[in-house]
Amino acid sequence: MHSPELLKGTLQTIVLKVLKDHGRMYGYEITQRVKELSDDRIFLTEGALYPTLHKLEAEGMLKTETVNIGKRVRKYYVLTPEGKSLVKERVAEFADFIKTMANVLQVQLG
Amino acid sequence: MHSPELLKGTLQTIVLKVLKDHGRMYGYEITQRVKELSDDRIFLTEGALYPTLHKLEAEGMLKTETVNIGKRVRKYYVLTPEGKSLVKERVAEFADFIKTMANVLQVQLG
DNA sequence: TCTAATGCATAAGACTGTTATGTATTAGGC
DNA sequence: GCCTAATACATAACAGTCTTATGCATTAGA
Repeated sequence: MHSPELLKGTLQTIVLKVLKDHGRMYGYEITQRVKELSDDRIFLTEGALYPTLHKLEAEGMLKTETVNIGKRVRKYYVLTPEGKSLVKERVAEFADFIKTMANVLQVQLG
Repeated sequence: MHSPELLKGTLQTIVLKVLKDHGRMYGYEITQRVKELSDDRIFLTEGALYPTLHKLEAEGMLKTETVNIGKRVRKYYVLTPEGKSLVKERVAEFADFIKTMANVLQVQLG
């Protein structure tokens, strides 16, 4: 893993985009998907993930659906229309950010 | 400007790389250069910049040279050999980070 | 003459995320 | 059958990094 500080500020963006690309997901599933997509470089911790999901839900960006799997509970999250707008914003913002950084650091992208 | 949180963890990298590319610089000059290079998107605040410079100096990554300009003082910073190694590390780390993020977010680079 | 820009510096506070902890179910190795 | 790891949620104490606020002082320009 790279320095975990770099991840700061990207958590919402990651969660929102993964939800957009994979549809209905539950918390644990998100951590696993991100682990996979990042080739074991990004590990979302529960202490960061759950509060983020709750916050996005409270803001109306996500809605939930609780499902019982045997005796275990799963909370599925889905993007609301507002959430879908937010994803676009956040991803565009991140794309702009890396372009800016590439200029400042004089590095090649791709 | 993009969300300032994205900048978290990149300050040292930016400072080190700009110093590498432009040689001897003083604090205020660094803020101006970064402002330019980022096309007015990144503004390093003094409250973050000076402590960072002091820390890097304390760690032996930078050395300083104080110069009097009239009655005003300027502190020039230059990379030490250790500092030069650190730049490479940090820049490589950042490059890796954005590649990973591009995978996770499924966005094109460049 | 007054304001903005130059130039340094530190401290209080905010914001994110990590680490630690808690609870509980289920799958798999031995 | 038993124990551990994985699954699944959640919250609280703490740490790190940066922003905002403040302070001091010089110089350029309207």
